[in-house]
Amino acid sequence: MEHSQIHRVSVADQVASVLRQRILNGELRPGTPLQEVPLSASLGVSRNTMREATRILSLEGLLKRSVHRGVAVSQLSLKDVQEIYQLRRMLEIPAILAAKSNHTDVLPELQNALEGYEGAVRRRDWVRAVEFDLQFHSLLIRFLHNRRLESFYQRVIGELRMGMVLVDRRHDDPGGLVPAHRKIWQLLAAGKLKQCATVLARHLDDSELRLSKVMTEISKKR
Amino acid sequence: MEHSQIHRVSVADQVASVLRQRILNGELRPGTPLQEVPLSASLGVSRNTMREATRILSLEGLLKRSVHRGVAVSQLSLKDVQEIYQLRRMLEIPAILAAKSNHTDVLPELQNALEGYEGAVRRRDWVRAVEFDLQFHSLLIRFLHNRRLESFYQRVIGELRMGMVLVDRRHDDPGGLVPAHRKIWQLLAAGKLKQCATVLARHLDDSELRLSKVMTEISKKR
DNA sequence: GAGGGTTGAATTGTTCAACACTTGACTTCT
DNA sequence: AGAAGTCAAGTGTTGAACAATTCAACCCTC
Repeated sequence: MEHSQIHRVSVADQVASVLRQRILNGELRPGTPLQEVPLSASLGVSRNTMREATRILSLEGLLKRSVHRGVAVSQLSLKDVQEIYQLRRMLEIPAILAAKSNHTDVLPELQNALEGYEGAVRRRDWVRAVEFDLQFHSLLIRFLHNRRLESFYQRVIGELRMGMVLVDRRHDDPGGLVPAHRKIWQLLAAGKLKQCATVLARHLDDSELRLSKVMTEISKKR
Repeated sequence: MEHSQIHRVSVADQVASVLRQRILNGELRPGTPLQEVPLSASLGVSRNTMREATRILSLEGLLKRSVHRGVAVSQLSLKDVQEIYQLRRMLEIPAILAAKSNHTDVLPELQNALEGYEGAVRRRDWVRAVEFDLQFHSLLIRFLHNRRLESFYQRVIGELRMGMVLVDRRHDDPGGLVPAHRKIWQLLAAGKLKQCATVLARHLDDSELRLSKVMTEISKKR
């Protein structure tokens, strides 16, 4: 009997997954307060289990706890976005440069994410598009072969995704970043790593600029 | 009344802090199983609160949960050490190089950590020595001005500290790394960043080598 | 005696109900 | 209005209960 095949997850973890999905889909928007009793009742779990779930998500950065004031979906500030893009530059560019020869396993997955991205943009399914976009970048980190880094990056990207899904509806052209991704993939497959890193750096700058522009617009409206 | 002065921490957070300290001190050694009922009773909290605390620490990587098998203090493998040192190189070296001119606030703290380190070594207080050693390196990360990175690094360093405290008693010369630290500080204060980065890189290689050597020796004995 | 199933105590996972404490809004008083 | 008091709603924490799972001891068969 396989050991890794068996699904043994606690209820609290499952609840956390459900909530995580809802947040990342934009179904639960930043700032939304989550009350323990109604929420746990609606999911059919006890209050204690719900508390464990919110504990998980708050440590992941998706929820924010204030003592005696409950939890709410985290809200990304412009400073957060700057911080996250600084991280992305620090991690993704070295990852590209480390892609020497051991990238045979990751390349197909990258292609898959790329095609999923293109397809989602064609269908105007922005939530999926963001998901594939960020999955593509997460895969880049795999070149560094560092589990801790991968899970950290995943968390950071999760925070970013929350913000991106939120603004993408009024985003001028959410598919405008597709060509950059394709270019990155091509250069990567061709082994032109330095050139690829340059394109990636420009792409990240572009992406950050777009996001912060939309975010400032939104914050002005309030 | 100041807003930031008031600590309002939940009991669960306090319990997590106590356990964290005990783990990092080496009082709770890797592999030690933690039973909910006796432990919660000894700290005078309920089982539910204790569960929240262990949830926190397991997400920090200090405890490992197995469903229906309880939690135990995490055990560092050689592969973990490699991974962590890869991270340290990836983060500390760029941090040094980013220390341009905005380092006036961090330098005194670095000096403080350095002197604490030297003092602890003189007193043969290895637990403290490890603490100051790693605090010195944590402070380097501050040059990058990225809160997320700082907290991530803190977590990683915590895992490493757990392993270091454990082996330091049979460590040939735990104070042997003091001169490297002093050199790093001097070069940093002098603004010779490139040279400093070189010394740091060598220091990290040295440190990793020492730790993995001791760890393999220990694992052979079992 | 080795291997394989069975039983049962111990431990964790989850629920439930209760109470203390905090918060924020509402009311009241001046 | 503004300050002080009041109160309901929500979170923090507890204790007890039950269900699910593990682990070891035991028994049986061959």
